Parts: sequence; C-alpha cells; structure tokens
Amino acid sequence: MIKPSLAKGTRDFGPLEMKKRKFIFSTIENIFKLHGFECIETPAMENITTLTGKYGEEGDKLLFKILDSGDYWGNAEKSLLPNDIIDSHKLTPLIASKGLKYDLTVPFARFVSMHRNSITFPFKRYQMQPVWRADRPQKGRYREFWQCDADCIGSKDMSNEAELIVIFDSVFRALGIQSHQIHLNNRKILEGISTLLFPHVSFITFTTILDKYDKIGWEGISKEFGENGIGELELKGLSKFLVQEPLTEDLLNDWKAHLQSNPLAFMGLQEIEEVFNLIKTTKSCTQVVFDGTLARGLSYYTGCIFEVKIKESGLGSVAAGGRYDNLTEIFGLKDVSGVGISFGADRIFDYLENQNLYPKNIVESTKVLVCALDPESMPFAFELGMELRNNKIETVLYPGITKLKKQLDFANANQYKLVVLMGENERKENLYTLKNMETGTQTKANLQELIQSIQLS
RNA sequence: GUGAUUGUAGCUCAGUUGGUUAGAGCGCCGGUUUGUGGUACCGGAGGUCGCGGGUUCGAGCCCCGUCCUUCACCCCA
Repeated sequence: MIKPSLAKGTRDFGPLEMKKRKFIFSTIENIFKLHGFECIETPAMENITTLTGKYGEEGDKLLFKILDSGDYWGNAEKSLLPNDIIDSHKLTPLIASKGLKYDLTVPFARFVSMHRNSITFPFKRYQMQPVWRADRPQKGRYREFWQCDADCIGSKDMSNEAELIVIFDSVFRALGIQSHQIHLNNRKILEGISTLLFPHVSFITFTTILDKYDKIGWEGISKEFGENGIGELELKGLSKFLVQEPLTEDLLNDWKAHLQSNPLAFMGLQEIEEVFNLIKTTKSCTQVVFDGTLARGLSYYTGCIFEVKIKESGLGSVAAGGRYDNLTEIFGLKDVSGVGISFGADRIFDYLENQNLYPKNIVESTKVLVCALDPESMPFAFELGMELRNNKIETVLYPGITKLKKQLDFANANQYKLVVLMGENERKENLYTLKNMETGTQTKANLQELIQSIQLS
C-alpha cells in the first residue's frame, strides 16, 4: 500500500471548493468576454528553449523540466558535459528538452509568432490555465496555480491599458471585493530615473531593489543601494519619486515638473497621463494608485506596469501585468507590442475563502433527490428523474433501495432541500410525495403540481 | 536555492522525567425506529504515533537522516 499524498505545493479541490473556484473563473471569464477577448489554450508543456531566458536568472531556476523519454542518458550529448563534474544545471539541458509553462504570457508570444499569418491584429485573447513554478511553497504561493490572462497584442494604443485597468476593477468588484488597489507605474519612468540618478548601477539591480520598498522601507533600500555603491547624496534625489498616491491631475502635473529634463521618463509619464484621461471619469479610477516604487521583476516589461493588491490580505499581489514591446521578437516577430494582465486565481481563492465573501447561491444546492422505497418503485422513480430533468430541474436518483433514513441522511449531507418519495402508497395513489428538508413538511402532488412546486421553491 | 518550523484515528488535538494494552471531542457505521432526516440515548469500527536508521532492558517521547506541512529570505500570481 502506498500512503496517499500530494506533490509539494499542489492541492486537491473538493466539490464545494470547486463551486467557489468556478465562481471566480466564470466571473473573470465573463468580464473578459464582455471586452471582446477571445479564448485560446496552449499546452501544459513547451519546448524548454521557448521558456528559458524569458524570466531572468531566478525564473529559469524555477522552471519545471521534463525528463526526456527513452534512453535519455544514452542519447545525451555527453561531450557537452565537462569531465567528472556532476553539475545538475549543466546536465539538465542534455536530458530535458521540455518544460512546464511558467506563465501564460510567453507561450502566448510563441503562439502569436507561430500563427501570425492567421491572426488579425490587434488580437485580444484570454487564457485561463494552470502554470507551474518550482518554488518553495508558502503563504499564497503554490507550485501549481491558475492564471487568468487577458492580453491585447499588435496595438500600442493606451486605450488598451485603460481598458485593462477597468477590467481589474470590474473583476474585483464583481467578486465582492472593494479594498483592492491598482498600482500603476511605467518602466520608462523607472529607466529614465535610473540612468539619470544612478548611471553606474544596472537597471535590473535598480528595479529589484526599488521593488522591495514596500517590504523593507526607506532604510532597507538605502542600505541595499549603499551596498551597490550609491551614496547618500545620490539617494536623496530618489526619495521624491517614492510615492504611492491616488492618481490625479495634480499628481501628474507635479511629476511633469520633476521629469521635464528626462525625455524617456517624460514619455512614460505621458503614457500614464493618456491612460488617466481615459479612465478619469470611471469609478475604476478611484482604485488606481500611482506607485513610483512599483517595478515588477519580470524583465520583459517596457511600458505601463500594473499590480493589484488587497491590503489586508497579506498575500502580495493578486493580479498584475504590463506592456511588453519585444517579447515576440525572440520568436522572430518584430515590432509587435502587446499589453496584458494576469489574475492569480489561487490567491484570489485564498482571500475569498478567508473572508468568506462568496454569494450564498453559489454554495447552495438546487438539486432534488428522488428516493425509491421498494424495488417495484424504482422504474417509476427513474422515470420521474427523467421528467424532472426534462424540466431543467437538477435531479439525483438515489441509486438502489435502502432505508429511507439513509436516503434522507444522504440528502442532508449533500444539502438537497427537496426530496421526492416514491413508494407503494404513491404508486397506488398515482401521486408523488414532496418533502422539504428544511421545514420537514410533506405534500402529495401529481407530476404537474410537483414540477410547479419544485420550480417555485 | 538559504534559514526556521511541523507531523499521534477521517478531522481538531491530549499523551507526565523514556515504562504494561496510545486517549478525548467531533465525524463515520450499526441499533432504539422494516416509509421519515437534521435532536436524544445505546453500541461499534478505526492508529506501522510521517518514513528510515540509531541510543536504550524498554522510544509516541531522546539522537541522526529523509519526506511532507507551515513561515521568512530570494523571487513572484
């Protein structure tokens, strides 16, 4: 006997949990569809060359690799392996040519590049699938989790960004959440500031340190910048950019003054202004925070970047996204800019579980249980089941004849509110007994009356 | 990948300085009730104490390893 167990960082979902998850997925999907995004799917596994080098050094380490089939060691190009050095990192490329996808954006870029001739640009697609990361699990972090992505590729227009912000807001509101904040920044601003203030520090180093501001504060990041050779004087210039404030006209004007002398940063700010002008009359705008410290780790972003946080959740970001100008270029498709967002379904699920924010009707069962009380009644019960289903009533026929107590226990355990009894008495009278499990009342009815009272309750 | 942390019945947890046959509550199954549940009463089943090694006359308890859980770092949804 093997002790049943789950692989690290994965989880099972029972019927009740699945109802809640489906509620999340369908809420997101409906809003994606409402905005005209088309659904696609890509495989769980990709060629490893598709995946590596897209997520930065850390990302590559977190890729799940799939061992080649057959005699993978015999077929391996061992000449590429340094003699008697056993280094797993050098070994894996020789024996693993596929990997599980790490996100939905890179496979999408591959998809777009491959199918460029049959795609009409701008192309809006959504995708809701699991992704895998070989991370150490912790709070809000799993090795398998679902992302729900919407991207628009082949358009540089800022209305895409504006629409995606509205989608962020619509989804969280539809899920019954109000305390979400949509953080917004632009990589061009960061790049401009970085080259202006810290020309001797790489942009990647700059963003990774800056991104930690939320967690470790001013002291923490000034210490880390210090370790990278940045003095206190230079740091002072940075401090005025570390704001997290509601996005307003005044704020933008303020920043324009700061960034006037910096063409790249100024361009980034103009993009944000364009987005602001489109959303400023929507209620979504009230949830938007201009966040000068938002940087995003993924290296492919080039314009606006987003991150949605629920303050009291303790979960990090529950959704994120941004614009990428060069992602399809690696797959041979140049000058196609895209922008997209991703909802972290598992973190949203955890938050809703915690807060128990689900609408009541998604957890309640609307099913009816039909109980046959003796073998002769079974054909009648079976037929009744068919009749009820023909009338769009979700019906479960209790399989077999057992004590009524057991059948009623079954109804309680599954929270069925209505039970129909079919026994000798009912056969003789040509009626059905309808029992309400909450009130305990029982009534007799013919088929038409039965269907009616079920539909009314 | 680094550093902590956890594991005893289906679930939540007790278990004394190492000492006979490892307990409770809830749940589950059966009965009180052969056509009436969610309450009550009575009875019952269920454990390789995560796994492997070690110390000991003796290990659920001590030591080592390993896996899983949870958490922080790194990074991220």
